Amino acid sequence: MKIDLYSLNILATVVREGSFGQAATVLNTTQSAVSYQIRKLEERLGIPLFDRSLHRATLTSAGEIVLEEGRRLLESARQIEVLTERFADGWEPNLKVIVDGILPIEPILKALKVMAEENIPTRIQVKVEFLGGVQYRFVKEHADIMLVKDYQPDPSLNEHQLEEMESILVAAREHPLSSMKQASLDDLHHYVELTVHDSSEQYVPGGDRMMFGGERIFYMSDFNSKKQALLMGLGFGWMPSFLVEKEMKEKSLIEVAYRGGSRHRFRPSLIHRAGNSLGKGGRRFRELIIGK
Amino acid sequence: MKIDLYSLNILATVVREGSFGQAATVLNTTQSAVSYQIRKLEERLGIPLFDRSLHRATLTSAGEIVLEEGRRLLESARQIEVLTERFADGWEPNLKVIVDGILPIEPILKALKVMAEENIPTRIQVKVEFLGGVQYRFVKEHADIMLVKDYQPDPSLNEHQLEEMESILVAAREHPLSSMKQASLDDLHHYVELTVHDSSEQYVPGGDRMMFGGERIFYMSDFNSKKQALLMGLGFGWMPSFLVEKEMKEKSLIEVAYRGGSRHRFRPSLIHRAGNSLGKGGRRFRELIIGK
DNA sequence: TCTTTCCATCGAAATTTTCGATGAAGTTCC
DNA sequence: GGAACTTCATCGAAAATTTCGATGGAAAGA
Repeated sequence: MKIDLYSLNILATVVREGSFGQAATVLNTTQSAVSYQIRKLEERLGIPLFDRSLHRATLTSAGEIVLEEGRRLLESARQIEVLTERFADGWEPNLKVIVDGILPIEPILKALKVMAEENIPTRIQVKVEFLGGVQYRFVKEHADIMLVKDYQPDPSLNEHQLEEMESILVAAREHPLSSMKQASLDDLHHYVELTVHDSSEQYVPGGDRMMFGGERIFYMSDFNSKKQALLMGLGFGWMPSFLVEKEMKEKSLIEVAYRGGSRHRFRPSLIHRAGNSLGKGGRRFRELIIGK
Repeated sequence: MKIDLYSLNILATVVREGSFGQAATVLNTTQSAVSYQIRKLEERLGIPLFDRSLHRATLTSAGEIVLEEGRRLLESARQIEVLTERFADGWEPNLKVIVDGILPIEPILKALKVMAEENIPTRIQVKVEFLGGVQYRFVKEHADIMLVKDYQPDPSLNEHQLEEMESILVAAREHPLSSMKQASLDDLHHYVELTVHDSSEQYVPGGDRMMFGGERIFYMSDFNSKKQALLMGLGFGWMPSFLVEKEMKEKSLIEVAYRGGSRHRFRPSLIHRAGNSLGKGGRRFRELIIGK
């Protein structure tokens, strides 16, 4: 490595200040040290950077190029320093968040936007999962935070409940269940149930307590596809209320009059490991999500 | 400056080789020197880069970011080194060429293309000038090469003649001069003469030996504008033959039957300072222009 | 001409880095 | 379970690099 940032910085200072001596003053060193560093850089590169035949040393054209490129290099190096300063200051380099796809994504995007505006150095990774897949991934990938509807309580996890949400059991207007006054579990079993599938690799017994245990189940990849399938009359299923408000008002989706209850209120939670595991980035994200 | 390329390179080698010891072998040094450099880098940055609690040191997440950014930095530094190696090898950083606008630009563009393909590190600057302005700029801006129709001979300049060209005295078909069987100098003086103007700041007496000294002269900025003006019938003037071939064949421009001669053959030259003033870039350019 | 500024250079001093050895902790293999 | 091996930290001594402070020559300015 012929180039080093130290002498490049001296080169830049010499040119900025106009003379070796003035650069030495600015750099709190002596003129001979500056001279030594410049000479050494020239020797390593094998080309003169300054023309000494004049009274004041002036850059050669090669020197100009080296200076120009060197300044770029110094600027990049300073940016790395800024980054590491913030890491040293408690901003973690990475923050991994797993989100249950049943939750509205908008507040999360808003939080990310705020954090981007605040110039936060943390790289935030958000992954959307479903049902048991959320916690499964949280554990498997050592994520920092999960936003989840249901989870296996664990004393090593810190929980903060978010605002209450509601799921509604719906079907398309044309679907037979929509016209029933009263639907029994048996009635439900006659039709296809739509649900989303998670990506936990293991089988979790009783993983989704909202499912009815019928024989014909279609698994969709997310709630938007599930809504499309519901609208097509493919079957019935639970949907978060905020996703079907419009369709219910238009009566393209109808609440199923299930005896066991067609509404289900729940409070999603923001979970992270207890103790001081979150860095500044994680804490800021938490703060933005739980609303202070 | 907390960061230095030397320790960054060691960091990258440690990660690539998998251990401090192996990195030391590759870098031809000892394990303790590697350990020392990594520790010092960590101290300066104020954050640990490796997690030593495991058997083998593994990168922390901050370490990963520093490594990633550090690699980029090292890559840039190496590029500067490559550049300076080529400067040291005789490729000059800059090459300034002044070209007379009367010459066809195509061979020059071809030469530039070849040199770009050859990955030549020299930054080439081409400026187009006219008449006396070419040499004026060559001197004033310390250009390396000029391609010129006429110039003031000078023993310190090296000349190489290029292929002969021809200028033709033309006017538009509708122009009165076009229908004359024989035109005298007096006849010419009745009409507007079109010429291009150079940007030499001084008045050069008798600068353009091709002008007829009439009273009404229009100065255009280049030969394309001049051709436009000729086609519009604004006046008469000299044009390099390669620029008016098509128009003369179509008879939209007609050769003026001037008694003193309506054709003028000349050999443009490639000029540079005598001796060893040209670097490899300049010599390659010369070679490409004069055709070996 | 005298003074000042600019830069190179030199030996001595200071600082940084490497070396080589040692030791602790973890891993592998038998 | 224990011997052999690998990995990394650490230490004092040695080596290498860098800085210091002084000196001198060359050019510019007064």
